[in-house]
Amino acid sequence: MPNSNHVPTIVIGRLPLYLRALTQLSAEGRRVTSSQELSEKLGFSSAQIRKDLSYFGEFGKQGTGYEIEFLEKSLREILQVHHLWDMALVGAGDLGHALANYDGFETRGFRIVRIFDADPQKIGTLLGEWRVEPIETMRQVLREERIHVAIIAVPAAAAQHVADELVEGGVRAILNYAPTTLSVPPKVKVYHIDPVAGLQSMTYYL
Amino acid sequence: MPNSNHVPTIVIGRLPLYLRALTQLSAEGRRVTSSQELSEKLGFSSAQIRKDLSYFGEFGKQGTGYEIEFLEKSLREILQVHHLWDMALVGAGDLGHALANYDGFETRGFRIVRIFDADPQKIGTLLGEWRVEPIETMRQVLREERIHVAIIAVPAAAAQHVADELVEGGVRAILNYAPTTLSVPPKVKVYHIDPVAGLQSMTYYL
DNA sequence: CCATGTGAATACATTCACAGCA
DNA sequence: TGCTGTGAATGTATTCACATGG
Repeated sequence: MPNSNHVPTIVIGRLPLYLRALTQLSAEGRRVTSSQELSEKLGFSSAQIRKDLSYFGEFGKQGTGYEIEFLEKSLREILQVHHLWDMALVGAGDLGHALANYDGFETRGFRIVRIFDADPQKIGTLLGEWRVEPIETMRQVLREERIHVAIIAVPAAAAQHVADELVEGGVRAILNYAPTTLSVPPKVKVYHIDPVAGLQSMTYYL
Repeated sequence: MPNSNHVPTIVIGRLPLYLRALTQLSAEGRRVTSSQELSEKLGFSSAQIRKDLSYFGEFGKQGTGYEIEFLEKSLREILQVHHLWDMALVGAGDLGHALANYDGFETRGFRIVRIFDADPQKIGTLLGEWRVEPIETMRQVLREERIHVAIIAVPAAAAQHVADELVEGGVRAILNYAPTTLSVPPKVKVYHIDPVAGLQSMTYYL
C-alpha cells in the first residue's frame, strides 16, 4: 500500500539508479528481476532496495520478483520523468557544447530547448540545433516558454548571477556544474556536480 | 588530538567542499573564518563542520575561529591533494574535449597527462596539448607512467571494458561519466557522475 | 518453496549543549 | 567574551529476520 509519509531524500536519490538499471535490463530483453539481482548490479543491499520501493507501493510478486517494464514505468511516474522536461542550458563553452551534443537526456526525461550565454562573441552562433541567445533575454524567455529546469555551465564567478536570473525566470531545478555553492530560495532545488570534489574524496583513500 | 578511528565516508565526501570554500575565502583575501561562516556558505550546520574537522585534529582557536591558510593546507594534506595526481583520460569525444580543456583540475590537485580512445579515426589527433593514443597501449602506459587516477568519458557500452583495462593498468581511482554501474575490485574506488540521475531526483519534487 | 514487504533491532549521522581556553 | 571541540542525546538509515502469499 502506498505510504504517504515523507520519503527520505536519500531514497529519492537512489530511485534514478534503480531506474537506470531497470532500463538496462529491459534493453537486454529481460522481463523479470529481483531485489537480489538489482542488489548485485547496483551495490546496495536487497533489503534496502525492497524498503526503498515500499515507500511508494507494492511493485513485486512474492516468490517471483519484479516485472521490469511495470517497475520501470512506475519509477518514471514517481520521478515525473514519464514526460519530457524542457531545459535551458546556460553557458556555451566546452562543457556547454558537450551537454548540447549529449544524447542521453531524451531517453531519460529531459531535453534542451534553449541555450544562453553572456559572451557577445557567442550570441547568434549555432550550437548543435540551437542558436545561442543573450543572457539578458533569458528571464523573459524562461517565463514565456515555461521552462522550469536549467543547467549552469558557466565559470564559478558568474554562477550566482545566473542562478538569480534563473530563479527570477521561474526555474525550480538547477543542475550546477560551476564549482561553487549557489544560494537560492528553499523552493528551488540545486544538484551540484563537482568532478574534482569526487576525485579528492577518492585520493583520500589512496 | 587526531582521532585515528575510522572516518565515515560521508565525512570524507564533505572535506572537498570545505576545501573549496576555504580556497574561495582565501582568494577574497580573508585570513580567518569560523564554523558559523562556513555553515552559511555551505549549508551544513556549524556543529557538523566542527565535528567533521575534529576527526583529523584541532585546527581552530577557541574564541577566534580557523586560520584559513592553515586549515586549507591541512585539508589538502588529508585529502592528499597537496601534490598533483597524474590522470589518464579515456574518451576523446565531446565530453573528453571539455575535460581536456577544463582549467579547474591543476589548482585542486590533478592534471591530465594522457588521453586514450578506441576510435582509429581519433588516434594521433591532437586534443589540447595531448595526442590521442590507442586504448590497446593504455594498460602498459598506465604501468610505465605510474598513473593511478583515471577518467572514463566513453559510451556506457564501452565503460566496463575500459574500467577492466584501467584496473589492469594499476589505476585505483576512477571518475566515471558513463551512465552505468562499474564492477571493480574492492581496492579500486569509483566516483560516479550522472547528471540525469541528479535531474531526476529534483523533478521528483516539482 | 521463493522472494516480497515490513516491523523490530541495530548501526550510523547529526545536533545539542556546554566545558574549556584564547 | 566568543568560538572551538566533544560527550551525550536525538534523529535517520540500514539491516535483520520472518510472516505472508503467489
